[in-house]
Amino acid sequence: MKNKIIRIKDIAERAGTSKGTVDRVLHNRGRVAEDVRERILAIIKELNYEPNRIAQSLKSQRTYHIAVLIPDAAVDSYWEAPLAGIERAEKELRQYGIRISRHVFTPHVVQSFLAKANEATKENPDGVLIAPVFYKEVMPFFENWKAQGTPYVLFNTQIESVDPLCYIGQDSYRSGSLAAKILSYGLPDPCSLLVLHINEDIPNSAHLITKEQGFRDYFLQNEKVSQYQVISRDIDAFDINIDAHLEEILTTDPVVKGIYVTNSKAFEVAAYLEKHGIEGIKLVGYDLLQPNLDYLENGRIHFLINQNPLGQGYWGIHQLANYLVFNQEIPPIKFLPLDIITKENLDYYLDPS
Amino acid sequence: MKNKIIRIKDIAERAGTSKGTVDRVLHNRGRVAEDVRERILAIIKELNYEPNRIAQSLKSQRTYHIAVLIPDAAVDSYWEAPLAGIERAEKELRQYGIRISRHVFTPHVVQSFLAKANEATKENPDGVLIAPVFYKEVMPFFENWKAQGTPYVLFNTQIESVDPLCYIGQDSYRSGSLAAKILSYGLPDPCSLLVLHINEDIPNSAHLITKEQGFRDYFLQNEKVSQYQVISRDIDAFDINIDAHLEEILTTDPVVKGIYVTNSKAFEVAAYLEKHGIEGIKLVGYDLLQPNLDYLENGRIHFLINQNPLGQGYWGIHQLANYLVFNQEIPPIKFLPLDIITKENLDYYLDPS
DNA sequence: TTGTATGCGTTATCAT
DNA sequence: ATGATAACGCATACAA
Repeated sequence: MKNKIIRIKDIAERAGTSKGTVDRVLHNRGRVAEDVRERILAIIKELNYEPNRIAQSLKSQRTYHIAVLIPDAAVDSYWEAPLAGIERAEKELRQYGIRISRHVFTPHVVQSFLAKANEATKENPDGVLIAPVFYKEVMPFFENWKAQGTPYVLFNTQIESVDPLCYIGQDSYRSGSLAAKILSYGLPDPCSLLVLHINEDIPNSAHLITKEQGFRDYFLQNEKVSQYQVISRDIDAFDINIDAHLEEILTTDPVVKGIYVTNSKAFEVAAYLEKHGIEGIKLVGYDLLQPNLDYLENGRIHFLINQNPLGQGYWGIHQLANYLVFNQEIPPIKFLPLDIITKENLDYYLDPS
Repeated sequence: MKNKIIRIKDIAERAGTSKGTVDRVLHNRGRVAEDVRERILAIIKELNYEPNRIAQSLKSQRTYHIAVLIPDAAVDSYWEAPLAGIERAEKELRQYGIRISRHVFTPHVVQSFLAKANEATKENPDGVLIAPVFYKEVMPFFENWKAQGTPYVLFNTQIESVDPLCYIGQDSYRSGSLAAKILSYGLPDPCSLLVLHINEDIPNSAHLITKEQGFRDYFLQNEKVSQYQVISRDIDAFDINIDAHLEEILTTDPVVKGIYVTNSKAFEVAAYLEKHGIEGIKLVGYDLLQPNLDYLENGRIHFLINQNPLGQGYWGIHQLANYLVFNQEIPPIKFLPLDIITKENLDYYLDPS
């Protein structure tokens, strides 16, 4: 077992010098004779030295403060999962000095977001993890943080042309293509497919458009499946009478056999179909919310695409920690898997560990 | 930020005693006055002390030796992925004192397995990770390790009634049900479905039978889909003339519209279908091997179920480390997700990180 | 320019 | 029965 771990001391001995000198070389702090420096560097490379992260983090007593900006899970339960992921990461990273403060704002209420974002900024955190659901309003904060050198990680919603440390979430375009694949696979005969945006916040829904694009392009790129006609509709999620809209859409185009709901509101459609006893429509949506799961169980919803919201929170914190604590390079985008969920494999995704 | 981390020193101060005494209480090594002991225990509980794992593992210089028994990836490339997972875990855990020795045997050659298993046993490892592809032959080794108190973790192949520290892999039964769901979803009209065991090792293929059971039961439990007739066939993977067998099967029962290959050999079927220009058959199989991926890309294979073989190796080592290094409780079964893979979401599963 | 001493939290040994 | 102290590997202040 020659697998001995190389320590700074080993390098020092080999170089005929002391730990201090080696350390200065390792951290480029100068005050080292050039020939000694080169000798030490050669040995480091030869022995394939890797610093002992355990000892490093034991030594550095510094704590890092991460501010999290996230919508209230009590209002929209979707956000429970990212919060759980954040909590899990927090537990794992506490001993590495990671401290987290949560700033929970009310979804769809700009004032609430602004207040919380200001609050977070005032804390002068070492890093920010944010679900940037308010596209316009968040921009000045990005600039502010950038000017201060505070790294920020986006999750859930991708915003182009800002310059985050990292985006964590799904590839919306691919996501749409995947939905197209699933629906068309289950519908061998010519028919219409409906893309349904049940929207909460029209101006901040660029990613829904991207999904639709991916959906439509799937059929352009697969000439064999051009037997489908794709139509799309917007419904305001706060509209009292969703049913009426659905009825209008489904009766005016009676050959709709597949529906793709671009966010987590597939259960609304499922409820409508069930209430009216409409059979023979394939339904694909997003996210493992309880109402969606109920309809997945009874077969009204055929597939759900999982955005791994827990993973988004978990990896968001971890990426910040990797950057702050371990000085690692962070890739600017971390796309999480597009998991295809059915009744049969659901269990494995409910409590990922 | 009252989130201070509690140290042994803090407890000692609070109890008006020294670190040594607290340590003796924490580790139940006696030589502590009973009243002091209780006072300290109360404080530990009150302050919610949690040991600093970083300091612990820095201190403990002990190394743990894990022996891995795995088939040769040069013979069957399926095993590349578990090996990659093992390697990744090894890198992460080296600093915690985990050392791994690999014992690679030739698949389907019992002698090779026996030799390597003996070799591994002789090393007196602190733990064993094994892919128990030889059902009968491995049994005496389990008994041996059990008698010695050496924990062993099984992956890939589940064996009932042995007593491993943990099994890591898929739930074969569920896996079969999932395949049934996917095939029937894509085949709305009545037809026959073929379960194909392209087998390398008939006596050691209990899990393939379990898959078939899950597949068949799916249709029993979903009365709506009783329009399908399920047939099953075995083919010897070493048979020179697989094509002839397939031709015979597919011509004698011409209404087969879906094929479920219960292991990673779906590409064999895809090749046959392509060569003979047979269209209109849905094909589902396992594992992201390159030949499978090629046919997934060109549409001959419709879906692959991923057993996350990399994760199996990765988690296998991690579970052993959790047990050996961190004294954690290990759940006896860790089922990995049954990932549904298409061309559209393939990328995310190729290099999981 | 270089080497030495100290401390991070935990653990184990050794005096007291 | 208890407390002081050294060591793990690394970082750094300070002495030489």
